[in-house]
Amino acid sequence: MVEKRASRRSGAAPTVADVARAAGVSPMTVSRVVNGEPNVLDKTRARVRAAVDDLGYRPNVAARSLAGARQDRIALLYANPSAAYLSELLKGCLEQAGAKGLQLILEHFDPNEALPLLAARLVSQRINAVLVPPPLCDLEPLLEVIRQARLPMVQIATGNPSRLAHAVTIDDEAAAFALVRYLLEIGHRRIGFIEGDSNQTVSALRRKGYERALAAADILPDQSLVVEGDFTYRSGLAASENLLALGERPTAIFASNDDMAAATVAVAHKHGLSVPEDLSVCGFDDTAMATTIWPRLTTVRQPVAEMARIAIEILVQATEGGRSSGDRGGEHVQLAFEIVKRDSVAPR
Amino acid sequence: MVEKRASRRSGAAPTVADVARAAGVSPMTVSRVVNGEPNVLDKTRARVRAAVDDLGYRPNVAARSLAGARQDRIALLYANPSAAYLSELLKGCLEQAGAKGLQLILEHFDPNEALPLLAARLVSQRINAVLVPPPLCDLEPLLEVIRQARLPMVQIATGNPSRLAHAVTIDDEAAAFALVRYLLEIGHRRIGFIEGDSNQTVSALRRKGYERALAAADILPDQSLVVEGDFTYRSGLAASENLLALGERPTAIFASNDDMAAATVAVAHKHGLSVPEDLSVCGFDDTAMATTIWPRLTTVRQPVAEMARIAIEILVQATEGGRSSGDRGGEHVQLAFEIVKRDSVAPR
DNA sequence: GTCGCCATTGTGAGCGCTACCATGCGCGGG
DNA sequence: CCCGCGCATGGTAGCGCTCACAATGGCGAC
Repeated sequence: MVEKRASRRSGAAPTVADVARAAGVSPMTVSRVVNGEPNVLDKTRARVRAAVDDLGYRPNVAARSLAGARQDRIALLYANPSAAYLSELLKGCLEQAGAKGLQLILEHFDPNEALPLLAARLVSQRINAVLVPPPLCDLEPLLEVIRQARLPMVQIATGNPSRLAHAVTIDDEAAAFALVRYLLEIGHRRIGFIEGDSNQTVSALRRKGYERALAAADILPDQSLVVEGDFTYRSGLAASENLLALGERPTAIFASNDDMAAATVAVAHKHGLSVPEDLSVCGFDDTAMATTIWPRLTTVRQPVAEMARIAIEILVQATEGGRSSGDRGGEHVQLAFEIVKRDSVAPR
Repeated sequence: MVEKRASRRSGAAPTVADVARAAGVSPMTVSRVVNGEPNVLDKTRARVRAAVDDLGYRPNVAARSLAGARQDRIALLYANPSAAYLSELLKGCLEQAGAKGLQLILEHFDPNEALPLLAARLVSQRINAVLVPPPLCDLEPLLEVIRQARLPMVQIATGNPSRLAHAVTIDDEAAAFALVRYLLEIGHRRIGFIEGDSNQTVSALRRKGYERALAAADILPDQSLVVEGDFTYRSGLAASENLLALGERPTAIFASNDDMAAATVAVAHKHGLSVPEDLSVCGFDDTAMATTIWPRLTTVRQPVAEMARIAIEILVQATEGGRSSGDRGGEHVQLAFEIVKRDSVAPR
């Protein structure tokens, strides 16, 4: 009795076998075509493609990752649960992870925590690749520990790509340069700068961009226009107070991130200055803060979701190729930034 | 030649078979225990549990969903990508999803989009349960469409639990009541209120709590102290301008969310008032904004991550029990809120 | 002509898990 | 005393895909 009982397959969902039959080839060939492998005749490839389109075949992620044995569990290390970019980062990660059928694990790491503990957690959770956003991505010892656990990793938005890791960044210096050049173009000459946390490598880059833009416009650097901050709103408050207390006050202030820019707007208002009429303000990152407050901030958009997506892509490659071994790191992708012009900047 | 070539399995990752061997039972029994099915002796169950813990076994999501099991793909519907609570919501979801070995799909839904399209997307993605946070959770037609697709769902933080869905909330009215009572206790008598978006059901509840607290303190309601807002920072700007323009100005302002409270702080500063010395301000939700700005906001903490966790728990139960069928909805869990006292409120 | 080589395609097994039986066992009713 | 029932557990067969390897075929070199 070859009575084939209704198989467990739900209803529709064509499989490789269906496509193979339709195209008159073997399942393996279908697999090859779908995965874009070489060494398939163009004619065959076309036939399979046609069958795929015809049947509306979509590969089953679960089956694929089961068979491919690349059960990727990638960890997203974070220090500050309320970091502004986290939400978008997560969005990008989830999107890509969903598409690739891999699992995303959120892993909190307190910079004061002992490194070996982290390593142990990663191992016991069978993590096999790690995503390291700021500010963690600038902690060399952290990277080293992960490296020792032989896990490939990607630094996201670091200013100083390590040899131990891959990296996805924007060109922070060029972005700052472009933003300041824009301010110069619309007539500003005295431009204040609020620096970021000195522990994060991007801070120095953004400052360098600012300085280079001024130099390019033949404006002499004025140290009183550059004040320290640490990326927090509160530090932005103090910094902009200093800047606005200056005898000859700046007509524009460029803060190294959106939180500090928001603080600058608040301080300006407190001093009876309107933004942007009396003072132009701009930030960096284009986080939610930039569009939450009013006036909405002119800022540099960092494509965080896109960065996450690419980071995961890199990780997949790394685990695939080197089978958890010889991944040496070092791939570095630099994405395009964008100057987003909104309401907090006006021509001088 | 039974020469068994090195299997494709990577290195570690214990499987059901490993656990079964360790516990001296069959893989099937392990599966049963792991999935919490009945009809397993307590003694056996304990033995398996021990083996699981011992080996650090974690089910392989891919294999599970391949095997035709309840391939749990739960969708998180969101409207606004930069909503403040999204980040924490995601955190809670991911944590729980990771633990339960189910897949979280982020699904964007524009309230202007045609409902049938959404339904189609959910089906084609093989979603089998849905999480609906604000503001979507108050769109009855949306809930109806999901219901028709026979998908169980949970409304998160709605003010008006639907019969069609489960719900996880806090008691918004009681929270507002408690916060206002606190303001009254420390001497405030003229307390302004900025209402939330009238399309969201929590708005009315929060207002009711405010009014009830005043009534309980025998304070006559003053309509000029209640102004409309819509949960945006910008609306908070206008609303608090109104409030501070009043002849007899309030000594405290309670905004229905943190963004509007932040706007209120900004406006107060612009008017030369210090917070909290001249004006106390408080918000609602305890989003990142509350601790980003300075002074940090006194607010009502909504345990968003915890809510997400419980919501997923409910969904798992629903899909398990009713096997995508008779889940009638209606479970409603109400969590405790917390008044978080920070720096934006002072005694009168 | 024969060999060997590469490019192309096919074969069989198995990834880890669970659905669907089958089995064994104790027990109460006929 | 045996039947049948219900509970606890085991065995087997896939889920859809891709791996390693085998087979095929065309073509140039000797």
